[in-house]
Amino acid sequence: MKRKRLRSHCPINFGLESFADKWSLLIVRDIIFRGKTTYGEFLKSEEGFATNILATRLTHLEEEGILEKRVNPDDARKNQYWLSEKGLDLVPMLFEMILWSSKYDPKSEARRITKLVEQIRKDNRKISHKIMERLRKGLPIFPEYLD
Amino acid sequence: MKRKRLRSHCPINFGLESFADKWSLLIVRDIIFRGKTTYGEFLKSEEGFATNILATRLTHLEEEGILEKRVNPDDARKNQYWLSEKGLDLVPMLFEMILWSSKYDPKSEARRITKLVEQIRKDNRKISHKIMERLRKGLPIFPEYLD
DNA sequence: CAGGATCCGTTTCGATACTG
DNA sequence: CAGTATCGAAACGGATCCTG
Repeated sequence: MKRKRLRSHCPINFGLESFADKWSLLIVRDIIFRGKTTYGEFLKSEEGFATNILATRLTHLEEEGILEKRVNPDDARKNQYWLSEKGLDLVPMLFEMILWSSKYDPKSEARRITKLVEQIRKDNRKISHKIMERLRKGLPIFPEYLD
Repeated sequence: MKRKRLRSHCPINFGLESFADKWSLLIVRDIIFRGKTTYGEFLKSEEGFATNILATRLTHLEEEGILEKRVNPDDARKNQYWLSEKGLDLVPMLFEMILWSSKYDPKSEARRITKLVEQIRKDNRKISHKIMERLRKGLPIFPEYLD
């Protein structure tokens, strides 16, 4: 199959080639914050993925080693996408984004998760590792942080 | 004049609307790491801005309040673009990106600035604030970190 | 000459319809 | 359910033009 490069690819050298595309980042966000794992769940995202966009981005993220595709043991039709270690390691960066966003964007969803934002402000690494540990086990983010 | 919205605009709610576009991020990177301030300097970037792309992104970043345009006191023709406080506050996030990139991207430029990466790993907030303080004064990033 | 605006041919994206 | 195919719309690169 032909490998197509996303236009957002650029030599910024900060890893942006892998995830700076807005749709790719939305997928990672949906996994971390919404506990989504399957094509169908991503598709129901409030932002409205087009099917081809979702498909290309899932493939892209898998090729980049950020996602791992696994067969659902209960239903072989439903592939599951999990964050690899490389993908989990994006958490501290995403959290830093949330912090910035909570400070400067009045409309940001980050304004509504003040408990998590407070933890990030105090010690990003600490809370990141706690959350990464939960995601590794397939557990969702602490619900009490999303109030 | 008609305000055109960048395609990369998206409701990801993490502040991504403002800077996730690759060109916008390149400008911020050039200011922080290369000490660039003028249209002409950005244009000479290794990644090769087209003039129209650079112009739209500078306008965009100024409208977002991330850049401030000032007239060069020495040469009124050369506008200077500086990071606002909002823009400076992107530093911790960029540094988190660099950290990820140095870990996972063998070709990353981050692999060549090991001293800075080491500082970021130890304490992102601390080194970020030191660098932000220097940028505020118009000083470049510590040269010894870019060896 | 610096800083942009405009135009245009080409590439890539993405909404929708469709398929295994 | 999980994707492809199609095709118009949008962004891009590059040349050129404009303005102080």
